[in-house]
Amino acid sequence: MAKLEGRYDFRTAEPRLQARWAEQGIYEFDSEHPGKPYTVDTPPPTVSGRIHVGHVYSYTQADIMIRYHRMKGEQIFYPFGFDDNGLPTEIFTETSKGIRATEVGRRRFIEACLSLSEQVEAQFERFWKRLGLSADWRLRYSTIDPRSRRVSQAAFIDLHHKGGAYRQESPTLWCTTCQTGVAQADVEDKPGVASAFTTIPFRLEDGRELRIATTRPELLAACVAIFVHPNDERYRDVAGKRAKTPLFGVEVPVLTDERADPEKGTGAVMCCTFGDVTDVAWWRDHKLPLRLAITEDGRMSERAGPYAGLRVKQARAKILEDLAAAGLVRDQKQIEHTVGVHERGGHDLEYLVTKQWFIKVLKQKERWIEAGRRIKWHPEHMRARYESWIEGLNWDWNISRHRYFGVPFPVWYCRACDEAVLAAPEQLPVDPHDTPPPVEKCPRCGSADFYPDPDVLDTWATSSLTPQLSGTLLEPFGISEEAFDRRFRPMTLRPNAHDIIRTWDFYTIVRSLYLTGDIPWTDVLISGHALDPAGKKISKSKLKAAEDPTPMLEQFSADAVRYWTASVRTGGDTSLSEEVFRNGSKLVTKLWNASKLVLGHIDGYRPAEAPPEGLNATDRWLLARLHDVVERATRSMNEYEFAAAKADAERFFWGDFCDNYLELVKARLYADPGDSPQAAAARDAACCTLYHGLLSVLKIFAPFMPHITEEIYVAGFAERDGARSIHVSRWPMAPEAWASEAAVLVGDAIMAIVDAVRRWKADRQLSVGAPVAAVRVTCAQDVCRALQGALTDLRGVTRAERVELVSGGPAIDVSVEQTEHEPVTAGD
RNA sequence: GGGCGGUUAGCUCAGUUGGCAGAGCACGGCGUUUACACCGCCGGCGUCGGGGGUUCGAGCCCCUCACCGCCCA
Repeated sequence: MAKLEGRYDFRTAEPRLQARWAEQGIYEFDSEHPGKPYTVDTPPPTVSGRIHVGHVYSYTQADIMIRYHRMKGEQIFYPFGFDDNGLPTEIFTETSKGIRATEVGRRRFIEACLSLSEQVEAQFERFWKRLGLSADWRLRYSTIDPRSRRVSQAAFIDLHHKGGAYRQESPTLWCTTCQTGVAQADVEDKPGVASAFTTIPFRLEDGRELRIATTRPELLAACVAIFVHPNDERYRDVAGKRAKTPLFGVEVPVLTDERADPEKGTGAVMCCTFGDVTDVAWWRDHKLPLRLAITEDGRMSERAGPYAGLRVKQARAKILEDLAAAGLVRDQKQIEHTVGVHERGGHDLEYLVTKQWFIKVLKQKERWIEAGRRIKWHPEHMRARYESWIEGLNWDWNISRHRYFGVPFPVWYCRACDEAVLAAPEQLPVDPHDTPPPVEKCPRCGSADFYPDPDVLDTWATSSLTPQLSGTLLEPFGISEEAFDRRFRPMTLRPNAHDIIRTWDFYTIVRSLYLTGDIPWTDVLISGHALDPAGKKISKSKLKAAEDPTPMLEQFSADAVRYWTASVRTGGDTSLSEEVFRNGSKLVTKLWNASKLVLGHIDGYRPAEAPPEGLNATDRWLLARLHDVVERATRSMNEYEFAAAKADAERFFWGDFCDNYLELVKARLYADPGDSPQAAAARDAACCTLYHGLLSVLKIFAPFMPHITEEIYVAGFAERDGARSIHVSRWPMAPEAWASEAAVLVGDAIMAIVDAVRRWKADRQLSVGAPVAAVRVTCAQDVCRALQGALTDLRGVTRAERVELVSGGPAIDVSVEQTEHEPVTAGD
């Protein structure tokens, strides 16, 4: 067994160990593995940018849990994907290559997206390995690869057959900048938007004025009605009458509806097609006409008359001018309100009527919520996010994106009757632009004139299928999709950060229920956000290190950075802290140094079936504490409370094991076993305790700090423990025989003695190594008896010539007698 | 407006089922040739956000208020 020499240099050790893991296939899925399956639905990071500390935080937390389960002997399936399809990648490609999709053309643009994704993915993979993620890199997918396109299109067709998808011309959230429809989940609140809240008069038939207040006067051209609350006394007599819009002079009805808020503005509100969700609801419920005043590119339509062609904001300014000039502004207030914008880039959204594919989600809200309740959320309270999102849904899921780089809809339409023809299974994956439909003639009208669906699927429509994409990855290893479904569904773990509960988690659950009728996984691990040192969002931070985490790894080591990720309770946000990185580095060093000492002494120790006879009070105390720590850490890890497990292990290791046990046991270790059989037996007992103590603690730390623990394990334990890597060794067991409250009580007495002597020396400004003549201990009789066996340890740690034990009361009392002779100084 | 999380030592955070307030960092003092100065030992440091209640006993349970963050409307 090799001993540890010199210092630990993570800069050379970490890459070396990572290469070793790869060579030995330590993390590879083993189809023969007899353990219970633990399957991971790994988040495929979007390649639309860089890796930042938020990724490090979230992915490491998941990796910690996966490593734990691997050590529990479970069969780990840990693939890795990249989400490269869709709008995010398009925007990334446009900005980083300086091209516009609309200018270079569909085909060239797709090629540019693909090549850029490939580069970024290679870079990402290197980073994840550098961080020490224990994924099986043979199991890699991208959401745009042919397999994913096939899975995504097949799932769409399946959904269509089951009636879960429909195509309809209806009001849709529309991003006028990206020029595509979006889903409710793609909308983000933008607070504090300054607006003018203007009161303008409509003219009633009898000549009276009916005033309404609006922030969007440009929508006057789209006005189809005015609403007042049915109980609003002020407007009792105008309900049912008709009013003319100012400037446009169009007659609209005055209607009543509970949703008109008497408190807001004048209490009368104009309904336009469309200014907001309420307009859409009113339009539907009251069967109002459609007057669209805004076009797909965010300009005013012909209907807006003199304002046609102007951008929405220009039109707003112009119309306000014209109203003022015509004396039609009755009141105006500057207000700040919250506006829904497109999450990507914060662009303005409008409501347009276009033909889109939708996935039905509104009618089955209870079903989604009930499924969420069958899943274990870690932490539990994150389920509330999921449920409140579902409760607030107003739209079915729009999955049509009027863009280029994505999975095409496997659909053609009949030009004559608009019938949709879906691709045949053997055609998949298919691009309907390149391939004709599977039928010669339209099944409805017999026409032979088809055109392909021009849109691509929402990115989420594919990434919500990651459990299915995962299911195809083992085909090269002899496990078919069907076999995967049989053996590994539902999957075990979905890890992700809390910001995508409403998208990724929700959508995946919906798709899984449609496809399989069951939940996609049994456990969800939600991580918080990494914030900059000031507690701000990384995206809003100016800190460079926050954007690029590589320098952190170079400065502090991957283990130290991983240590940081386990410093906050599960699900909590945390700020970037050099202090915590430093603590991680220190722990790495401490593990190395303590192991150097221990391995230097336990070379000849062979782990035995039965515990050795000669354990003394100190050993039994350490083992009893170890038992408790292993048990607590195991319980915490089972509950996904990894930070608690790490903190317990750390306290035990640094305090009990290093500061106290190692100091107590040195006298026995350095004693010559040849002196006496007793000395030899006492030394063996110490070695046995050290072996189990250090090995167990290393194993608990292994998921957190995989490099340093592996380095020590391989050098000192692999052979005796019987595994080639600590990461495939067995999680520590704590034999019940080690548990002992009595041993802990005796240990407390030992600590009280050690503390008393240390304090005595500190008070006299003496070194801890200063010799003393005698330490006299009075304590309860049974403790006294137990301490007899630990006299060597006590003499060693206190440097006392003799330690006297006296039976007395239950309270422990320690007195120290100074040496009679002055310490011999050099030169005397 | 509704919901969730947080508010504990100067800072970052732990505090299991209610039982004399914890850790690390920072601070003060001391210590060093045999694991470790990325160290060891000793020490000071807190009306546990405010108020009320339940209890022999509340950081923990209940009510209420305040502030911070997030989610949703």
